[in-house]
Amino acid sequence: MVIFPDGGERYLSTPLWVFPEPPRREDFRITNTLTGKKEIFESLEPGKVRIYTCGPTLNRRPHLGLYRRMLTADILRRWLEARGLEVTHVVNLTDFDDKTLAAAEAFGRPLKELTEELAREFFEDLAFLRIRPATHYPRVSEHLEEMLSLTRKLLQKGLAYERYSSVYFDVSKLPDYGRLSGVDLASLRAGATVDLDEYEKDSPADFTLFKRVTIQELKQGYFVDTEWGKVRPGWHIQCAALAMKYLGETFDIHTSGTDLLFPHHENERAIARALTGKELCRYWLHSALVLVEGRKMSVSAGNEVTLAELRAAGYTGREIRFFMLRTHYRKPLNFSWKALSEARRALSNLILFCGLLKAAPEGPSSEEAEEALRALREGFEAAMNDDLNVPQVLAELFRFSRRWYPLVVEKGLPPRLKEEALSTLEDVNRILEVLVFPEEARGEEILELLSKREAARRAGDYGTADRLREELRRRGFLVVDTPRGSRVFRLPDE
RNA sequence: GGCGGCGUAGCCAAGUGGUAAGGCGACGGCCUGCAAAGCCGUGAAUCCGGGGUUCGAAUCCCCGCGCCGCCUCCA
Repeated sequence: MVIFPDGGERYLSTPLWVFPEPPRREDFRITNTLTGKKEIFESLEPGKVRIYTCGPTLNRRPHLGLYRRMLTADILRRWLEARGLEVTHVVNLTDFDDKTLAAAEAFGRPLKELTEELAREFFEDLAFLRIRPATHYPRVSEHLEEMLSLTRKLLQKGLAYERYSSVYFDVSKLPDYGRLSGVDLASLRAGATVDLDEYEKDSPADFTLFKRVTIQELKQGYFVDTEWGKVRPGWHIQCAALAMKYLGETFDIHTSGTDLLFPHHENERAIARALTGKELCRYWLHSALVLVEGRKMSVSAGNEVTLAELRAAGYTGREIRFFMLRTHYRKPLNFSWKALSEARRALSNLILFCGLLKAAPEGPSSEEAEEALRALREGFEAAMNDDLNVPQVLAELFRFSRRWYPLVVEKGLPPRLKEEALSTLEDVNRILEVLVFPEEARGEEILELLSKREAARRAGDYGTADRLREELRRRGFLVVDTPRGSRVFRLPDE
């Protein structure tokens, strides 16, 4: 007999036979934009996952906004891999569109030369942020045939039409157009941002698959010769074609930013649905924007912050990664120098803890320590499984370091336990990639400086002691005075 | 005007029905020769506001307010 505090009425307010499956800790759940719900992730093919991410347009060096998107995909991918799945990840490079052409024109450089330079810089930035390279980085300019072939199919099916040498997608043929972005075509303000008189589309909602080139572009030879005329692919067909070519008609996860949801993703999906009748992917994952003082970081707002700037200010890739990871991917991330420097501070405390742990003395076992480690392991897994809740993982790390601090600087711990803790932290770091485990200095020269400092301290010559500490610092070594004596750690290089 | 998102301490931020994690900073104390790191203590009568549902709401519903994004060949 069970007595409910409220007499049990609340249990009757819902149908008795419907028991929603409680989320299991081992299930990986992500928020799917298509359904608007947090769903349990299941891959289409056992043991394998196929992911597509909208990459950069190679007209200028990207700012933090793009890299946040890439970082979210990186975390997703690392977590899937940690769960034992084999990931194929495709990121497109837009090297042939209005923006890239405009940039080439503005700099007076050949298109290919400019875009390849920017691609190299993009890869450098990714490496700097420790973002794993994708499996494929297909370039738009190298897949024009695929885009043409999809467009021809759409024309054959009567889902696209030609007007004055441009080809448009006919949105009216697709009953559930707007489902992904929640946009209702009837209520859109057609012409709010575009002068309709310039275009020959049947409906303002229709979008370009291939557009006829301008005289300028014609002269420079930037076009494809087709049965419709000299044309260039539109934005949406590019991603749709690349995704389907490398990942198949339906793949697992499409990741990108919320700013691209409409019309871009809606249109990508529309193209795929029109061609195959199937969904382009099972899950759509959207990361929120990067803001600066409450505004979207963008070139047009003139408030963009590039990695090059942060680098010049002395920030490392890990620090920037950590800064961005402090905000859940679905929440807007407000950039500020103050927040960035606070992040740096918090991270360096965590890293120092890692060094102290590594150098921790041997000591007795402790149930309390075992418990704290277990809590870290379980908390980490539960948080990651809950829609990639990285900020929660960071909280677990801080909690753990606080609980273990007395052990690593004073009481000591059994070698086995230390190994387990290091291995757990490495597991966490395989996803976050923000920690380092500073080595205790071994070099003779360094140890000599340390013992000189010790001697000076014993002699009461604090001026010399402090100078030596500063000297070590300049050489990249940090002196930490613990209850068990002074230790010197080599700080991470970058 | 439409659609979507966000609003939690000085700042950053987790928490989506069970009585407000964590980080940075500040202040007081401990430790230290001094720092750094760490430890102890001090912080949200309360989660933008107002109603409602509930035994119970930051969490659900309704009405507002503020900010942000998107609104069709810009990415």
